[in-house]
Amino acid sequence: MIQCPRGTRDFLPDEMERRRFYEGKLRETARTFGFREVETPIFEDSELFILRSGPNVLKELYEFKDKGDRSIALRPEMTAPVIRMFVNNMSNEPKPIKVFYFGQCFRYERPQSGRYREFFQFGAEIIGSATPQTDAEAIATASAMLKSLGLKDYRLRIGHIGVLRQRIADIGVPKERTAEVLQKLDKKLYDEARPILADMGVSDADMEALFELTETVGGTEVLDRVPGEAGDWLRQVVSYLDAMGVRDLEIDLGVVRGLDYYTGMVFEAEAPALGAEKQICGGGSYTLSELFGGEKVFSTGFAVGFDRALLALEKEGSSYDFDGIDAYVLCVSDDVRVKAAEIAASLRTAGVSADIDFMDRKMAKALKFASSARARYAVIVGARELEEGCVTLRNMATGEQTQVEIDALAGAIVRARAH
RNA sequence: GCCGGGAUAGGGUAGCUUGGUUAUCCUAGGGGACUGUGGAUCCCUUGACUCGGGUUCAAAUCUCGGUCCCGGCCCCA
Repeated sequence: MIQCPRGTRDFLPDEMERRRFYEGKLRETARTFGFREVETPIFEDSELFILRSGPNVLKELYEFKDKGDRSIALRPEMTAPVIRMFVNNMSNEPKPIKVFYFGQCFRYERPQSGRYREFFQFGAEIIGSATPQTDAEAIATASAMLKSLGLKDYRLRIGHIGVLRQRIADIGVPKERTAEVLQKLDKKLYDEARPILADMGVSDADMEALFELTETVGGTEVLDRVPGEAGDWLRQVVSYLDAMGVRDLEIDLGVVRGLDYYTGMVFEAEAPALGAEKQICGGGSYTLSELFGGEKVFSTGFAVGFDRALLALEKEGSSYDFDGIDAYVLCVSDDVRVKAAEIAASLRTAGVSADIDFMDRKMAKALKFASSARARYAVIVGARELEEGCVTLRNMATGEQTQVEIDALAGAIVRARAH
């Protein structure tokens, strides 16, 4: 037997319906905020991702040569493709450009809970604007998205990469070693950071001041301790967010995010219900366009880890009600099967979702099937009613039955659906 | 890449320590009984030891390796 490749999944109808439902919520929310959907290729020139994230991503990239000897990679994320699209096709559009996307991404990693090799991201980018309000808009959108899913328990943390970068540069860390230091700070591994910093000739006092900055964590009041322009910036972001009703956030200057194209505000959301892979959303402001041959344009974006968000919902016990079909058409006897097919077709034409028994089942079995198909109504076609131009309409939930004229059948079902 | 735990019908499981008839039970799927009414009962039926090698008269069971899943580390664009 052939199973699906490591780290990939099949989505059965129930699961797929649930996913589409939540996907729809996210789309709806993005549109509410004025974003429009885009789609980019599922594979790109490998160079696009290497330019963006450095050659070290290669080891986790699904990369291959195509038959034309081009170096191709399955997309590991969608920000770079979207910015490439912007540089190629949208750079003259009125700013800001607000787009969102939903699609699968691929990373060659070891799968574990909440981590797959094929996974889905829902993201949004605001391109061509660099104001505190831009950042607030992105965060507000992300927050609204998580809420629209019905997610209750999550933490939204906002930081500013500029503050840390500036401080790290000021105390004498060479530029090429910044990432190394940031990585330790991200994990709050101060004991491991100390020898590294000492090695670079950083004084103990500077070190402790740096750690203290990283530890600037808490409610919005801790912003009073954030110095300089970045502090002003974040205070404005927060006040816009407050005005928009987004108040369930924390300030955490230790939010670092992976790579170094982030320039200012950065934020993350995590769901504590998940295990090691609990981050469900991440983003910030950045510039990428200049790497892809465009002019330097500031953007703010984020992506929601769709699979993880759904996993978190599950852990919270949130349930999804499946949507069955409107009607299941079944026959009392074999001589009315053709007529039943005609009735089913007329229902479909009228926009009523209808399924029909074509396994020549007896009534009892057909009703059982209708029940398992979550049909709201069974349309029972029998010779007796047909003589009067009628069928029996059975409400599957209540068992209540009425005789309905065939011409009025679709209307009756549609009206009932409205209630 | 590293450490640990797993894998028995479509789903959930017993059996494994101590190898030994036809691999257990629930559920699901197909058919039937009740012959124009579902989620009830009964009957029939479909369907599994992750794959490959080894030990053995004999392997679901012991052993080695692969694959996949799960928890954690690393990483996480």
